[in-house]
Parts: sequence; C-alpha cells; structure tokens
Amino acid sequence: MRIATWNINGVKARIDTAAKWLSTASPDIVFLQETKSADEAFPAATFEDLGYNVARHGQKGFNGVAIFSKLPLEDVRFSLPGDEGDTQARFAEALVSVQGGAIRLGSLYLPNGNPVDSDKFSYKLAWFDRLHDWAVSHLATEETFVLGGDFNVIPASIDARFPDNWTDDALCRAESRAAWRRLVNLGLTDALRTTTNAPGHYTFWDYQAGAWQKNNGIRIDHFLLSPQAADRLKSVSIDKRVRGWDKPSDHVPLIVDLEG
DNA sequence: ATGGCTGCAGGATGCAGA
Repeated sequence: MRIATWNINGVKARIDTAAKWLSTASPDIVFLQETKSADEAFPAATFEDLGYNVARHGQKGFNGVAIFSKLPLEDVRFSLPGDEGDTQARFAEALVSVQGGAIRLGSLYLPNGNPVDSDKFSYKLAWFDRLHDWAVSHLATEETFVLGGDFNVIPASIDARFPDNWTDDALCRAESRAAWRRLVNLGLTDALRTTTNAPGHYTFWDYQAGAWQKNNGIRIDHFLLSPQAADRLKSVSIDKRVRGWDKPSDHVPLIVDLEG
C-alpha cells in the first residue's frame, strides 16, 4: 500500500498538477494540506473520477486538509480533540480496512507558529500537545496508524540546507523541537530517517529568492508511524520532481510504501 | 533585500504562509 502526503498549497490552483502527479505516483492513499478551499468549493469530482474516495475539511482561503483513498474511508473525523473552540481546519482522520485489520490515517497541518512572540506560537505548542495526546490514546490500543503531513518542524540541523537561517524561527525553536521529540519518543517512527542519516533530504523550498535553484530547502513534511505500521514499512521517498514542474506547490510529496 | 513569491477572495489589495 502506497500512502503519500503533500502540502498542495491550494487545491484549486493545483488540479492539473495534482492529476498529473497522481497518475505518475499512483498512491492508494493521499493526505493533503493547505487545500485553501471551503468544502462546497472543493473539486472533489476531479479526484473521484481518478478513483478516489474524498474526505475534505477546509476553510475559505487558508488551512484545509483532505484524505483521498482508493479504499472506502470509515470513521471519518475532522477535529483534533482537546480544544472545542479551535475552528481551524488542520486535522482529518479516517480508517481503512485491509487484510489483517484496519489502518488509521491522520492528515495534519500543524500550525506554523511564527512570529514566536505571538499567540500563534503558543497555539502551535498547544496543538502539538493535543497531537501528543491523540497519539498516546491510539498507541494504547496498539492500532496500526500513520500520521502524515506538514508538521512545520525542522527536526534537526541536517534537515535544513542553511540551518543558521532558521535558528530563531518557530520551525526549529527549542520548544518546537522538544515537542517533536516528545511525540516521536512515545515510540513513533520518523519514516524518512529509517532510510538515511544523511543531510539533503528536503520537502519544502520557498518560492522566494531562488530557494529551489539554490537547493535552499528544509524537511518539514513527515510521516510518523505507530510500531505496528513501522513493522510494515518497505520504502520511503521524496518526490522532488514535482517542485520543478510548472506552477508547483512550495512543498513536494513524501511517500511511504507499506506491506499489504 | 525591505521576506525578494504565491494563492485566495473578489473584483483592489490585504492576509497568510515558512
């Protein structure tokens, strides 16, 4: 089973690019972030015609997450527990049934958190705490789960081409990295880091200042796997090609292949 | 570089992103 996650930066601006990418990568399941579309304006039919069931949860103009699946989606939910007052569309989860059981899927768009002296940063850290609690509760049931998305965290210096540029940024502040480690240290597997300890594996290049041409990238899109999911991991890849296409998102897809 | 782009809503340009 192939699962991909991609911050698409506007699903309506990326319909043609997304259709092209889906046909070349052939994922069974896709997590999207930053769809920037209200649900009624989401171009679901385009993706249903490509064979996907579509679960989407968005807002006008910003945020927004989705899960596409060639298998039926069950138990679809769109809110991360822990703050009834949070109206931002940043989380979608669902179950798919496969041979040998179910897999829980979580597509997430973790808050950016800049500027760090604002309530945006405290919102990011609170959101991280809620995600931690979500993981604790699902680890307790020994479910197979796959959390993927734009975590807006550069886990370590090797995850940035120019780490010194990001020292005081919300993406790599000590509090953000501590929250990331606290989540991973529950027993989750950072999928990409099972394949390599090398620098140079990025998922985002800014539109500005020729970041792509200079390979000024960062790794902020991740898959975290529960132990049962990690046991099934076959391969991980970053589909960098997509950043060089016309009208690209500033993020590229990250892909995991699981047994079964 | 003064985020130097980009998408969105809307019908100009401000907001949001990382």
